Amino acid sequence: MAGSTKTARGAMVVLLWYRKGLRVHDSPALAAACEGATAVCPVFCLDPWFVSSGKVGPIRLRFLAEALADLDASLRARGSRLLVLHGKPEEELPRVAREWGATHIVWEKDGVEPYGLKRDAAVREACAPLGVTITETNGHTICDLDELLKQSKGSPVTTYSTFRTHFDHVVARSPIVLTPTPERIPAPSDAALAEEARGRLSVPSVADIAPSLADAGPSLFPGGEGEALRRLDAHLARDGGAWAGAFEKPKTSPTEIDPFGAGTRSTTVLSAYLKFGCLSPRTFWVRLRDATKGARTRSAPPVSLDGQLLWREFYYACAHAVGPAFGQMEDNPICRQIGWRVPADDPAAAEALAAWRDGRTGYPWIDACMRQLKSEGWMHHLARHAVACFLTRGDLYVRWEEGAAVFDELLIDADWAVNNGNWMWLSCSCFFYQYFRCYSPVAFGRKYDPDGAYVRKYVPELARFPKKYIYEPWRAPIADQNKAGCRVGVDYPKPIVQHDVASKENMGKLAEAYKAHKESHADSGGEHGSEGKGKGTGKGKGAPSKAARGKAPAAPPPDAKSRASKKRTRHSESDDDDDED
DNA sequence: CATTGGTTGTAGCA
DNA sequence: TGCTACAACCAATG
Ligand SMILES: Cc1cc2nc3c(=O)[nH]c(=O)nc-3n(C[C@H](O)[C@H](O)[C@H](O)COP(=O)(O)OP(=O)(O)OC[C@H]3O[C@@H](n4cnc5c(N)ncnc54)[C@H](O)[C@@H]3O)c2cc1C
Repeated sequence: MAGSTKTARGAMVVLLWYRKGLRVHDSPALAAACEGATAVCPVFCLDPWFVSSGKVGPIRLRFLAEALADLDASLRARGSRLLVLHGKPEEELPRVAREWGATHIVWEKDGVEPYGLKRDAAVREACAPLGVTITETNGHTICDLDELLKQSKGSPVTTYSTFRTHFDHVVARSPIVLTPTPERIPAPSDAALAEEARGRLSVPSVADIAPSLADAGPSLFPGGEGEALRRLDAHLARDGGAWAGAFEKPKTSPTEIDPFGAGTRSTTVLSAYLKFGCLSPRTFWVRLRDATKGARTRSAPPVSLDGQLLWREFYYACAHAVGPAFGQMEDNPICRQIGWRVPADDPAAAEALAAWRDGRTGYPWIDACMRQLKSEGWMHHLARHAVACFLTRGDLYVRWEEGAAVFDELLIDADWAVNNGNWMWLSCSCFFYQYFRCYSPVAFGRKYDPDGAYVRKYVPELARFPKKYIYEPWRAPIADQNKAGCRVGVDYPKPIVQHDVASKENMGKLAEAYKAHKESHADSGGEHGSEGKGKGTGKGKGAPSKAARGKAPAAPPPDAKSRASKKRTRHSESDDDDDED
């Protein structure tokens, strides 16, 4: 804040606008706000756009309420407090800036997702006449995303290894340093305190913003940085750091009954804390590094725990480079154009989507995952793989944006860049293209949990099925169904799709779509592009396959919407939202 | 060009 | 529990 403008009286009243970054540890925004300030007014704005629109499910809203209460406590311990505004940011921010005499506004960058991008532009515009100085800081990601964007010359990076070299360059340039937590924070201005005294700025309770959960009992993972840091440290202390050091993501299990318990084979479940910024990714990074220094066996990215943080960074950087189209297939330069079924135009697809969402596909493993999502807001990464594959390329062939929208509502950790990126991955739309590797809605869960304890927990009507049929109850003889007290087709649905048939058919469609992509891509005016089909086989071992090339598998209506296939990508000049910083 | 590597597949068989 | 065939992807690298 050095060299900032001052008011006539020389007072420096700073509005510290919290959006994500709900913490006081390692907070560049908080540090920037405090520097030289005579008053700091920490605000959070409850925007009806996400509070009461139905876009955000109750579990995530509850987490937010808990996180705000915790942040308020952290601020109070340092002589401050959280002031909560109710209304549209582009109305509330300029209002309080004016009424409270703010000379500066500070916030942490949150300009990747379309909501944040538009919101911040609107607030800037609304505040422009006030002449306040607006400062943006990094904080939500390890690197400043604009630095990563520079490193890639404005292009999206779609491979992890390339991303890693860029990341290493940026970190070499600006090392990962933690920002100290201020011991005291200047109190809010008198005008702000006066408004607070009128009872207008109180921190919302769970009952206020997630009324359906008001009496739901304790949360599985309560929001807030206190909880975040406790959980982080507990994970890092497991086996003296050996657990964290040897972490290998693909070897963790999606079927743990208590993924938050001691000795779990699950993952850290820190995602919601990172999403809201209750936990700084840099703090995670640094403490992880320290905790695993002496570890006997150390895994490495992409499977290691620091590798997981890099995946997050990877998707953020890519989404930042692509812009708002990252959340959709159309006009998205990195996304394969595929003729998915669209529920709005296709009643059968709409019904399939609804069954998937409600956890009544007739596949117990899929339904258990979806019911865990609905009831708890979190699923293991591999469970997300299973249900995302099932909805899109594996079985239902519904477009991935529909699944992403459901996740965006129901996940406690829903995070625009990460969510859409992973949906593109699973649907083979970008990043990952081996569509012939397909998850089985029967075999995959069984591999981890042969007894079906996870299914029995989340799909209780199946609880009494014998182990043999727990993943495919429709195959149980009627006598077994009666004995289990659950008749398939009556008490639990029959499968809505036949996996072996559908998955093969879908692979054919993916192959078609890829072919169309390649042709439209090898254009260069040559019209009949390359066509060098030759023995495109090659691949591992050099074992030449037989002449399986016979005929293309089923050729249903070739993907209708091949229209948009724009290629250019840049995005550098148009909207870069960094200012004085 | 050809080759290599890519977080996390499955079924069938030893 | 470990191996291979399956069918045949892509981006990066040289
Ligand atoms: C279809 C699909 C949608 C997803 N949507 C989201 C989402 O909305 N929000 C979200 O945070 N994660 C999402 N993920 C990624 C991943 O599943 C979760 O981050 C992870 O399961 C959270 O559990 P954890 O904190 O125990 O992870 P850990 O394995 O303990 O990893 C630690 C942290 O690394 C980050 N991370 C881990 N895996 C990934 C990944 N694949 N991509 C990006 N970051 C990762 C997360 O911040 C996570 O908290 C999605 C994955 C899929 C397949």
